[in-house]
Amino acid sequence: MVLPRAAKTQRRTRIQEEKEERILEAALEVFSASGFRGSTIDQIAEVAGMSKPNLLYYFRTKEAMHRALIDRVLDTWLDPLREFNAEGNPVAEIRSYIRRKLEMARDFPRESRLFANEVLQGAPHIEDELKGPLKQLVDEKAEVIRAWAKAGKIANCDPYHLIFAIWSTTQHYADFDVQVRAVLGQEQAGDGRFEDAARFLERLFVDGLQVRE
Amino acid sequence: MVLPRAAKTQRRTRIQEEKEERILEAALEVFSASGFRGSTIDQIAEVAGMSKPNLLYYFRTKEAMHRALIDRVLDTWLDPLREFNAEGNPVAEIRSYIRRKLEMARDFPRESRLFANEVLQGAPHIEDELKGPLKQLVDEKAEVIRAWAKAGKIANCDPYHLIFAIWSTTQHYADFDVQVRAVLGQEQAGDGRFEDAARFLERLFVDGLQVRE
DNA sequence: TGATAATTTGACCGGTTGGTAAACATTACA
DNA sequence: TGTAATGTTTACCAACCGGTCAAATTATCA
Repeated sequence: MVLPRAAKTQRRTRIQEEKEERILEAALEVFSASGFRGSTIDQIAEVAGMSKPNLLYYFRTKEAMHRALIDRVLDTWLDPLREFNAEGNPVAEIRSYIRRKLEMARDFPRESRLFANEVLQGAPHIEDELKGPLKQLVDEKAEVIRAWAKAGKIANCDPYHLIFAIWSTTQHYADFDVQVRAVLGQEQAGDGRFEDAARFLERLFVDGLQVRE
Repeated sequence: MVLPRAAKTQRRTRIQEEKEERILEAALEVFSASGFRGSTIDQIAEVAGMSKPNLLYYFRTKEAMHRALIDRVLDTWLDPLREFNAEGNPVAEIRSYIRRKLEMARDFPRESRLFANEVLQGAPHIEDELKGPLKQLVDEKAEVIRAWAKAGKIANCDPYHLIFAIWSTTQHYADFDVQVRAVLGQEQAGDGRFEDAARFLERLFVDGLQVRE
């Protein structure tokens, strides 16, 4: 009997585990580079080193693959913001949030581009995640920042736009990597631009959020 | 006799002018929303209100349409940076650059997304523009900023990363509009988020670039 | 007005794409 | 070891997509 995807919800064999892993890795590679519509199942199958029907045995549709990938990646992606700690020193917290986000842009650019592609095209597949878990988390952290500002620990500023500013400046180095490289010139070897960016951004935000009269 | 695209290089009729205008407007709408690969000629034709073969009468290929669109939009898109004035007051120049970029994000989000889509997917069609005219313009303005820093008029900072930071924070409001709306909650009517962003960003950059010991 | 050039359209083509059907191969397990 | 469930492949399909072609329509202007 053929009972393919139903079984997965009950028990996952070793093969299922391995193959789904390989597929999602390949899907990340392809979707992040070309967006959902721009990617083809054949491309993903080739990267994963398996045939298209075999791929479709594990994920019934292209959409199912995409959704599984999003679900798996979103949590990790929001980890840095979750670590944001209300009890810590505000300046230190913001500084280390920037550093973590930059590290993720350097080490996981595909994950960043996956979401960038999605959001840029109107977030047709992750609208619920944005309005639900994401908004909730941001609301929570914005309240922390607002409290800091009220207590006079940092400059009085709009916490939402502060978060947007940190997101955009850091993710820029993943999402717009080609542009960054083109402008800086490719003679720069390695990841030097990330260290320069860290220096610049930490200073910008720390000095920019200092309390002053 | 059929002498379609050759004639255009010599003399453009009123009809040609109008139709090409309509096509490029539709192409901007579609390409900016779905990226190059994700867009179809049929979609553009429908938005433009004309048949696909008619569209292909004016632009031989999808690529030709995309290129014509990029060429037309890129210049305008870089105008704010060009206005950056070496003789002006540094703080005022940076402030007004931010304001102009935010106004463009608000008034021309499609243009912003057109480039974002392109760069995000590796800039396959605009690599030359990035490494040529764009890099040249940025190099020039970076020199201006560096001179300001050397003269002690603003804090000593990496001018390239300053420009990246202004780009990313402002364009964020066009490229990631869906996310911004989702996080802020849609109860906000109109363009209030742009004014809030302007207030926040002007303060962040002005205070963050202040000379201090 | 009439002829000539410019424009528009419907029908069509070959290649691609998401997805299916069924035969075949392999694994797990009694 | 045998057999039933799981996994894989080949061949295929219908819809879509970029683009062509020739015929029909409309604009231009002597």
